[in-house]
Amino acid sequence: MRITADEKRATRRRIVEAAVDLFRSQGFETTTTRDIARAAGIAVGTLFNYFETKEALVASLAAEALSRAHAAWKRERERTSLNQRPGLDEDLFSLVAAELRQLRPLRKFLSPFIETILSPLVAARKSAADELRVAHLERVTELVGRHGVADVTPVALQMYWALYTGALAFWAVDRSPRQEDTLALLDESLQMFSAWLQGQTDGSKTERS
Amino acid sequence: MRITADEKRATRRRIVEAAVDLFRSQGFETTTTRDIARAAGIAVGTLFNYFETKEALVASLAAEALSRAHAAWKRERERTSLNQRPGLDEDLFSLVAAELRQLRPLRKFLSPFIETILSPLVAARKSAADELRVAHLERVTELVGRHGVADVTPVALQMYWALYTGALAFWAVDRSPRQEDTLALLDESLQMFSAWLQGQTDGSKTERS
DNA sequence: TCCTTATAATGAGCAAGCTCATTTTATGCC
DNA sequence: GGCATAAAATGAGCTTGCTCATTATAAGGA
Repeated sequence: MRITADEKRATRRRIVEAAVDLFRSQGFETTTTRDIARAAGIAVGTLFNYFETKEALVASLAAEALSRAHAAWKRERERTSLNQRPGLDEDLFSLVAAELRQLRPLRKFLSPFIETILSPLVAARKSAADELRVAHLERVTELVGRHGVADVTPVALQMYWALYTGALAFWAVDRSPRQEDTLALLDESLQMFSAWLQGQTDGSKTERS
Repeated sequence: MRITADEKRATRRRIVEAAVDLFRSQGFETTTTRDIARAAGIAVGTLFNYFETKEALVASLAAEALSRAHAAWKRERERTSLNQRPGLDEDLFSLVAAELRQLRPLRKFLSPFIETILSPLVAARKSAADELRVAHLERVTELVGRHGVADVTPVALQMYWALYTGALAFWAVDRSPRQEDTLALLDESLQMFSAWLQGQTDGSKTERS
């Protein structure tokens, strides 16, 4: 029983590795599911026993990368948060930058994932990508809370998500040598959002008092 | 010769009308190109002589609606702009609201269009949707210029585009009775953007002087 | 009226994502 | 070892977007 479970995990890894290889060398669209199955030494049907769709495969790659990113970010965070007090925008920036660092190797073939899966539409469907979205927004909510904004409205989160996915989409096709253009866009986006959010809260506070 | 041109236009209309009917009654995904061709009384091949892809068909529907919206908005604008002086955010709001009004009948099946065509990724490809994007951004640039912001940076436009598409995506799946939630989101998004943009300009001006 | 030629229409066929009835494999029990 | 059963693997086949070689149509000229 345990042996079988191990084998399943091994097969899964074989699929994932074959997929990454092919996606990196040929891109997402030009790699067929038959290609992946052949490279992994299995039948097409088996591939779809492990991943619901071709895109779900990419989503799972992204999920892995994001989970690594969050671990690294948390570690980094625990080490420095007590001495220095970064602003909300800088805090958010470090989170997203950590994600981009881990997603880097997937950048070339991540476009379809960002397009169809990270789009604000995912909320409507029920997908693995929706979990990624919810997880990220929870992290943001918590982070924002630490900066004194306790009640983030759904509207605010929607706005954040638009800016976040906008930056990701830009990143996916950014041609500047080290993606400085993305970082600039991200920086401005998060500054705008932070300023607005904190202004919002102050405003409503003074209105109420 | 002229007769043929007329017939071509008629065929095109037949396709478009058949497509709208089917999309509205069955949705985008469940309507096949064969269905559309049959309903229009032509062969599949002919359909693809008129529209490059199934999505291009939807894009052309959206383009028509947007063009009507812009005409209406311009008319409305010329009538009122002299007496009242709305803020930049209100001006932008009226533009997007006019678009949404015209897109309304297509809302049910516009999701895939918004997702794949209006996403920030379009800039990379070469598509009809890219023209829509450029046209909209030019309009925004001009509008922003009238409010004293002469040099809108590419970064600023990218941020605007993220918020705009974010609102559109939300709108496509918005379940509130009359899409009030979308209007609220749009309102806040544009207020945030306008405030930031005008703050930007003031800041750099004082820096320079 | 017949021929030429440019243009539009056609639909069999291809490719690729995905399905599912069938077969293979592994485990537990006697 | 032999058998029952649950789970995993399989690949022929379906669907659907799209292509392209072939056919039909219509305008202009002799």
